[in-house]
Amino acid sequence: MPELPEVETVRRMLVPAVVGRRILGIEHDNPRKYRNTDLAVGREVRRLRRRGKFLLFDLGELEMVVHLGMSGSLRLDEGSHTRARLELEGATVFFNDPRRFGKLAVVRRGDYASFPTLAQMGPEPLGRGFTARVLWERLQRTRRPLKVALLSQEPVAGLGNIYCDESLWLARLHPARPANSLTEEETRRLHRAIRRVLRRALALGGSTLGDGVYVRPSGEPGYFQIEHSVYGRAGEACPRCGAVIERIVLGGRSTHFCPRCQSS
DNA sequence: GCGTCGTCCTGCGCGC
DNA sequence: TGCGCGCAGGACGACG
Repeated sequence: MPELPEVETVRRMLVPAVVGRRILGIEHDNPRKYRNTDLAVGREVRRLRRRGKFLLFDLGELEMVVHLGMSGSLRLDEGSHTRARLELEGATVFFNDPRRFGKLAVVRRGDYASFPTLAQMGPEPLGRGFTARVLWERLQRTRRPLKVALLSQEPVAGLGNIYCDESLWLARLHPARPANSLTEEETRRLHRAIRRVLRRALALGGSTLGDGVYVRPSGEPGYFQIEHSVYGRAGEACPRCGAVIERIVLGGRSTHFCPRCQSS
């Protein structure tokens, strides 16, 4: 599913195709999921930014917010589940989304009332604003399980199920620990782990799972899944200590961890 | 205000 | 072989 590394990979590959070009039209099949798209027509894409897992097309006074959901991708070739089609000067971008969890809306710039997660979002994990101290302060605000807190996007932006599990494994932290119970030393480990996992995933173009749902705009898969240590590996040996990786459910999400080296 | 749970939606894998 | 069921997932709204 698209998390920060996948969305950033998509953004980088789309920039040459969309920035500086005028939107000629947007066709789609669902006004409830793809809102106010008519407002974008005739406007030039000035920049293409990313915030967490959201893509933000800067249209001047307006902004087009795109979330890829769990199966969405923006592609330069037509996939088998095209839900929306962006016609630009000299380029067409296809919003491919088999499971229809993706969203697209044109809003007034910075007005994220219809995207509360975006409005409350924590700092960018690879940016300067993300320090161990900031992470610790944000984790102190809740006693929810670490995994659930991280998925909320409030402590830090961009983590989804895969990179949460991988980061917690690298930091040797149990995913069910209350978020506000972390010591500053443990938070420093988590901070380092999140940055390391995301940097590595970004370098490999993200993760393409067996379902093949996520691919880059070029159609090429990502390769970070080869390096997953715990995600999707329940029943296999922990690559660090050899104990059997377990799967539990937290916040309704499958969660993979090593019961030996993530025991606290 | 905080936390939990149901909903959206579809493809896939499994069991019969 | 083919059918039907259950599961997976991020964000968000409803509810306690």
